[in-house]
Amino acid sequence: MRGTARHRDLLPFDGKRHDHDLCVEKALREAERLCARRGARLTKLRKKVLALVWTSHSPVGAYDVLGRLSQKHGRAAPPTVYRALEFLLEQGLVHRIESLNAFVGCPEPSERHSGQFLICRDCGAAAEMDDRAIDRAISARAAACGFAVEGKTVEVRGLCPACRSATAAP
Amino acid sequence: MRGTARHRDLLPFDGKRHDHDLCVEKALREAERLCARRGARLTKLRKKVLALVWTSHSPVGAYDVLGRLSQKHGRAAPPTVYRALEFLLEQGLVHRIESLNAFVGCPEPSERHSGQFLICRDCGAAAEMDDRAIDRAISARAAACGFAVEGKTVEVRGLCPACRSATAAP
DNA sequence: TCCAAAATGATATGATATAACATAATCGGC
DNA sequence: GCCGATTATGTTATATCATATCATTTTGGA
Repeated sequence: MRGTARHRDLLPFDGKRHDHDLCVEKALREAERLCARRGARLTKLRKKVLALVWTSHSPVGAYDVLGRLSQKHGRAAPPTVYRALEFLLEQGLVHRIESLNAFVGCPEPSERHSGQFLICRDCGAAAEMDDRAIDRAISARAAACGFAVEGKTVEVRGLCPACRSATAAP
Repeated sequence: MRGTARHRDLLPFDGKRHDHDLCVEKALREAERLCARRGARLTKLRKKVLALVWTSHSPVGAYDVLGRLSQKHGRAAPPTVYRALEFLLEQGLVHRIESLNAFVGCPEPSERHSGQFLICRDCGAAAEMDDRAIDRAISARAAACGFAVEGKTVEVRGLCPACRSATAAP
């Protein structure tokens, strides 16, 4: 097993050894496909913002996106970015990481979900889990409390496998 | 069952029918006890801030606390409140609600935990679940990913039982 | 072609949070 | 009690995150 990826979800935690251009391409292609199917308008601006969010697997702040956008696109103001992000959130193409006030691309946007994340405090990468057992446990408890669930936030902070190794054996 | 509280956790969702002064008293007493035992200094200021967070079961923003504090205490600046909140967080006396950038008192501070919340979008109340099944499901998945967990955020948005009833039958 | 709706631009401001340094309160050893 | 070290609080300034509002442009459909 050594040296091989044991988990699909851990791609963001591979220490940037994967070809990230493929991630970006796939995400943009999938976004086009979904928006076309839904009749949602993935404009040039929105696509640029999506690409910028996908710069890496680390959640990125709105103002970071803004800074990068201003280079490629000419000066832009905060609402420009927030509106694009709002659209992308509605379409499930990105998720918001509440504990970081930041945004990250969704690797599986075709099926709507709330997003569950492992977030490495060292490398900053966030990996989506979307674990059904976690989801069920939360839903079950909420139902038992008579609470009508509308959205779930699950964010786990810690150290990813790559950074654990790096830290343990310096 | 009608008209009776079926769940201890749902006290925040009882439509404010409970005697909230008792909640505040209990929280302050428990805070004193724990800090004394731990050798942590629950100063007057920190106690005031804790009491202000406990104003209700709705998470409260740091600047709301600041506003209220400035009345009782004389003018105060943001760092005053943030530092007090930081202390209270460290002692587990309050939790931070990431999705609201707000703080809420912990009803069971004696045992350290990360906090799992049901948050009503209508009345604003937040109830702590601290469900072991949820906790285990998250830990299990993280472990399977080789991820070393340091902290968990679980926040569920939706409608509490009281507000569901109110909304369903207006 | 023209209208209505949607998207973007632009300006201002609100809301949340922390850095940096000064002053004051507290605790332990004497 | 006094004093030095540590911890807590005060104060000013500023960084960071987010939205309200209104103007202009683009788009899609009658």
